[in-house]
Amino acid sequence: MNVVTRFAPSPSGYLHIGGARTAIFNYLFAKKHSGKYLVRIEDTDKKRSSEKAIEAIHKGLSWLNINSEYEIIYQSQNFSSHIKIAYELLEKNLAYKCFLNSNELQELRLKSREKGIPIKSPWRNRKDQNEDKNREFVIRLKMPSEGTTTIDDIVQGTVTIKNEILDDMVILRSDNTPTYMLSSVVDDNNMGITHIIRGDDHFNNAFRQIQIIKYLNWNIPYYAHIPLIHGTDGAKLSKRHNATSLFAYKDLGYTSEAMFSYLLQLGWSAKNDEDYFVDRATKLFTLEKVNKSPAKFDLKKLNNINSKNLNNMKVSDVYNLVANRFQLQLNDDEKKRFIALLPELLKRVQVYTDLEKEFDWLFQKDFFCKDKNNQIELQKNNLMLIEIGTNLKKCKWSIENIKNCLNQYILKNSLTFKDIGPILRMALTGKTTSPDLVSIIYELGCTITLNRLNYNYQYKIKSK
RNA sequence: GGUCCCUUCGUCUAAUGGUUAGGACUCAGCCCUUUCACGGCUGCAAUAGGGGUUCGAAUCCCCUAGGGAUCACCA
Repeated sequence: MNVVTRFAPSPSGYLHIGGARTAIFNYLFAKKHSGKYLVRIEDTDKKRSSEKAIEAIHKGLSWLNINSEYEIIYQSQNFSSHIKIAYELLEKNLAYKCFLNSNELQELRLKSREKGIPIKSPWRNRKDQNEDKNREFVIRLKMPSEGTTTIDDIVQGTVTIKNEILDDMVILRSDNTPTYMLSSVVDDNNMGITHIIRGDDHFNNAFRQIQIIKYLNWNIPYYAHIPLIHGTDGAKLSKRHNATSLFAYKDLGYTSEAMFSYLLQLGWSAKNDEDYFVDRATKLFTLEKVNKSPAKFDLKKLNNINSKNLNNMKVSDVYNLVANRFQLQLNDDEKKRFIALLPELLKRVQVYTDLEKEFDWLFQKDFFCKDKNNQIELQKNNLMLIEIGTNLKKCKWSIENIKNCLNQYILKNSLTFKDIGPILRMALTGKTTSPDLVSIIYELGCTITLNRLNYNYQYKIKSK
């Protein structure tokens, strides 16, 4: 079987992480079966669609590296074929015109809800459909009212409902535009979609949409309704939860690989041994291993995956990421220094944007410690720093020599590294924590190191 | 409220009738150590509850409880 899947977002906001995950599942399933993965923008509701949102979807998919290699389909461009189908159903008496106005409808809706039954328009069985030429109408599908409908969902299993709960849904609006319920089915058929992989919030829709397919004698696709992502409160992820836009995470400093891996394992796992990045996931992916129950979004786990990913990436790639994000304008020397220390710095952050805290001491030419208390401490130890500086000046610049130089100073003065470490660190980085001092001294270079160690001199210049 | 779905450590999950119910994240402790991290080791912690079926149930069935989704001329 030639598998064809589609990711069909509506461009009414930004790319949601739930949507992103749906896209990932569609992508992986198609790839696994050497099939086609298509993207269709569901812009049937013009009022709620925007160019900006469409752009955001494309950018999001690009970022995750799960773009479709085929042409993007815009649902609104297929309106005429959807409308044609609506009228075809009307002609076959499988749909009907409903002239209910909004007040009547509202009343009907309340009544139906009270009784716990679906909306039944009185127009369903009226014969005078064409008499009110000037009144607005919608076209409703004539749902079967008896029997049952069964869907063998790949993820959710076999589910059967009674047809009597199906409502006569609107397929064509009064302004002659098709609704999602119609468009989606028609497009899926035209596109030859074999597997519909979408959020579980569509499961109820499947029972309604499948009626159109049956009426038209089209092929019934396989369905896979994947569980939703929940917030920590256990409810479907929505605007009231913190960051739900994919790009919010990009901005926070998460890598696309980490997002991909995390989103994927929220509901899917093959062997439960390690994180899945795209190559491995493509080989192992099966819909049968998708869990039925919703998963809560857990930032701590994401942090962990991101951190691992950051440390496994090529250093130059991380550098590019950071340089890009912070618009770093570094000369060759500074770039070399940054790249050399990057692996160590990365062990200390979970998102690469946190590296920003290292920029000041790493690159500032005239860096000196600004913290008042620490300044006093540095001034007190000025002589020690200068002496260490003098010793360093004499040594041939290598990791080994710098290490020996410091050790000799310690030995000579009957000290331990703990006696000089904190002071040195403060003078060189302005911080109480940092990577290994020897490598910092080595990477800063002799000139910069001596400048920073000569604290009083620096301080005087800055205080002027 | 109707309909449908779900329920294994706090979180993500493994275990398709037989395991001391496993792993990962988080957390705690220890080791390593010039600080902070990394890393290594150890620990805390779960089958929602109740009935069946069975020699044997997290796993199959029923009930209860809890949670979720959906009920638009949105998608």
